[in-house]
Amino acid sequence: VAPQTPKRATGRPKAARKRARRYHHGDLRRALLQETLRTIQAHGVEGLTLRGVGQKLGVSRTALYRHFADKAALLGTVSGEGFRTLHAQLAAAWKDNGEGGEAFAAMGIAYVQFAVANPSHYRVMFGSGLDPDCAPDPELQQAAAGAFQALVDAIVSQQRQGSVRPDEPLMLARFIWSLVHGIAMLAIDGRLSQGEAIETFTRFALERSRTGITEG
Amino acid sequence: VAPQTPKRATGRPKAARKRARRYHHGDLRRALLQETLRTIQAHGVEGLTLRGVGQKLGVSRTALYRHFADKAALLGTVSGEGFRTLHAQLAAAWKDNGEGGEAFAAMGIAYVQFAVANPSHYRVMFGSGLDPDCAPDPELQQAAAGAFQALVDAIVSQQRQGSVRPDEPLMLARFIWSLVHGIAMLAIDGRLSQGEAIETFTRFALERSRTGITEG
DNA sequence: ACCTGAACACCGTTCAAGT
DNA sequence: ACCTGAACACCGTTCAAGT
Repeated sequence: VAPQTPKRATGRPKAARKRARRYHHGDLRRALLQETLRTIQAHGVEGLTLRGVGQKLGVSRTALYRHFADKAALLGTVSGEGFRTLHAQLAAAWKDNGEGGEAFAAMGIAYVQFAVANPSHYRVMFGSGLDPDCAPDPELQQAAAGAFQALVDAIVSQQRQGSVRPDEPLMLARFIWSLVHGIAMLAIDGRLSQGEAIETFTRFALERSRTGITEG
Repeated sequence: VAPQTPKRATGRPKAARKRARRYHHGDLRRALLQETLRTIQAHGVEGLTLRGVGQKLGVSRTALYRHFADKAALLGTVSGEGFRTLHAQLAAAWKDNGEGGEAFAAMGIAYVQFAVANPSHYRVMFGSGLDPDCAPDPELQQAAAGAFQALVDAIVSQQRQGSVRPDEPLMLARFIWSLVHGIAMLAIDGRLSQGEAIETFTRFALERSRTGITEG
């Protein structure tokens, strides 16, 4: 879909100066999602205001309710897009690095890098902002499951190569997921070392997850 | 300190019926912390309202500002208490299980159990509710550092016993911390298996962290 | 010292009404 | 269909005033 410029009555009398656009434009929904993400990246979830989003877009503060049920639904959609982006980056890291042990490490690095590069987005993706446990939102659930599946597939592939022990793939995937998720969260919260040291640590942690912390 | 009942003017005329207590009681600060924690446990951080806390305690909604600078300071104190409790439970798990490899696993289990038993409290302890990065609050920082130190000490101890490889203890501690924190977060968010299966998985993950996921 | 009550500047959401 | 404007029921926080 080509970007649709709003129809302008160019020959309009000056009396219409107050309101340049009436119905904003053709794709308010996408604009709302973009502005939401931009606001979150800049000021965090707690800095997100529906009124502010509307104002930035030159739209009434209730126009949003034509496209999303409420604030939670808006954030849920943003969250789903995050999981799809993450999924794509994980898949790329796996494919672009030979689909072996090195590629698996690259996936882990890519995971943490996504979180560090988009901390607020990542936080929205993982619960804390959403309601306790109501409205699981199937589409979001599916997007998250898709990203997780990339991890499972990579593990199964390595098991076939004989480089990973033949445990239940789901358990191994959860193990690695917990590790990178923990690193990502602590890194975002500033509880690990700063800046580029994060990648060094992530590499160390992934290496330890391969061979363990035991002596010998 | 014995629980102090508010002084009641028992022979008071009926005209005073409207306001039974004037200055509430002797330790409003502690009562505020308790009520805050109870509210959080019951309804999550987003369900916490300063007005509600005051009302539950039969106190004006601004009385709180005599004891805490603002909502963030209140949550920061609650957070610090959480880290001290967690620290105590980790230390107990280490001491009560022989201070060896088994005790180290018990620490990991205890960590995840604390989070699962007090999900809202644990969430408050880890960032998402607080401001982006302003006001580090030294007392909170110290409480968190204390809990982390228990982990470092246990690792150093095992290195002396020759059961853990002689890497930088700080790096190894961060590795384990990331793992249990990731498990805790995913478990709280309902993204891992439910209920008692959490402990089984945690045990599996800790075992993998010891010996690695590599085949052979 | 400690607490109150009114007031201020915000929120998300609803709903009748406009075009 | 899509958007608006006023209104509702909430927030956290400030501040002069009470005891």
